[in-house]
Amino acid sequence: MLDIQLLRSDLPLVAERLVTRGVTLPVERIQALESERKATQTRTQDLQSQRNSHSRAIGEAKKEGENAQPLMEQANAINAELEACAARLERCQADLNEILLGIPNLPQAGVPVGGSAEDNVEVRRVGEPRAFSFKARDHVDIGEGLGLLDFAAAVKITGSRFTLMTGPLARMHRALAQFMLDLHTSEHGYTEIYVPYLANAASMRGTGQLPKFEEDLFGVPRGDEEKLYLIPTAEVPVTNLVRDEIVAPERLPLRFVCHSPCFRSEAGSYGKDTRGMIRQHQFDKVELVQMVPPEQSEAALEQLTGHAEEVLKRLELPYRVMALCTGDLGFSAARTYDLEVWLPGQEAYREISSCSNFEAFQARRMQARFRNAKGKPELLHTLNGSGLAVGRTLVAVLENYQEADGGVRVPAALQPFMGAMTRIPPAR
RNA sequence: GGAGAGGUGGCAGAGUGGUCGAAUGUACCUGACUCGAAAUCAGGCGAUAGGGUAACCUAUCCGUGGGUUCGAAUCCCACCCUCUCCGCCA
Repeated sequence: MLDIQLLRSDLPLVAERLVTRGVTLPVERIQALESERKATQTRTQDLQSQRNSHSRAIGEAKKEGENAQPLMEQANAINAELEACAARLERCQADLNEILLGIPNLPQAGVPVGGSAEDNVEVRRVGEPRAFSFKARDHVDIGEGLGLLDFAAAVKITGSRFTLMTGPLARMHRALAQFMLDLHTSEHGYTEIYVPYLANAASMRGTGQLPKFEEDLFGVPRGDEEKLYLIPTAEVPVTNLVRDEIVAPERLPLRFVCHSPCFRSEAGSYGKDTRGMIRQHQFDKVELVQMVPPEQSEAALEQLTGHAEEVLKRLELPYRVMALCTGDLGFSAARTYDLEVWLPGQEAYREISSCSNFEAFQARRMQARFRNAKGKPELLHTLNGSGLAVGRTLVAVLENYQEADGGVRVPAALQPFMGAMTRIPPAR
């Protein structure tokens, strides 16, 4: 959510900055609502003030034993107008609020301007794609060839877009998550956190999944009780930790790392990435979340992106860093870097992490604050990034470490987490 | 699932339908005392929104939402949450 004050004070500027995101603000409607709001609010408060002073006078008159009847009649007249006025104000503010909730974050200065993913800018490229002496297969062929990856079984148990792994492959999946958690907690200063995998609507609103993106979520009805949602990312429970809180300044910056499953309905992605485990309804992710004072958030994004990159470096996977352009930014983000890992099976770089600075956009709708140097509550800045998506990392390892005979080498960094295993041998 | 207790400022904790944004304590800030600190004393100290160049003024907020009333932290209704005990349970 943007700062309503900014909309009031400089609406044309806001509209101009949103054009780069391909968003057109209903400027005239906002201005009309805003001037009505102003007039109605002033009038309402004036009437409330009159009512209050009449009520006080009635109290005193009664205490003195005087006749309060005329005063009470006046109060009734005030209340009649007040009721109508207050209702108009409420409608007006609800309309404004609805518009406000639908407005995405403003891109930071320096974010490349562009309309789609085509216009994203490569910031750096790390590692050389390996030259294969044989035709590189994709992870589906490799995993099924090993007899350890079984999409058919997942379809039988649940349906499409789910995965089933067994044996060393399941272990490698677990090892990847352990490796990432250990790296971020012991070397990057994050606190490991375990959270609920179901969240309520208030939390989903806090991080911006609701009200606009309900169709992307899995809902869990509970009879008469409020519906819950399966988390689409650990960002939701972790960031909502500070919802409606005023954090003591000495606790900042807050840095959390959380391994969790993620559930996405992938509405609107029919036909995309239907093969393999690139786009699933359920996948594991190790998420990095930071809450920092505003002046630190830009540096924190660079740092957090580096933390995610470190995973790829240690696994010796070639990747590149993309700065998302204005048209490709997520709804809540002010700046985003995507990490794209090289997948020999697709001969393409594919997204494996997305690191964003949300500035105060999430914090404002969550009322997540800290006490600043003056002792006043001030909105935090929130950031998060995948460090990394576990399933996609497994895909990258399989494809980059495959061997001619169908076996897969285990990256050196991962071996301590796999009982010193150096290789998953081909099926016999 | 059954029974009971309770939700008030950063925390603890009073509160009679009107003078209650709310006693008191504590934390915090400022000042005095001190070489300095502690202790003590004095003063200050909620949030949000609106109006105003500003000093300042106004409104709203006592779990949430309704209701009664000229007026609600206080009365009524519904809901949510927390805690205690019992039952069940990995």
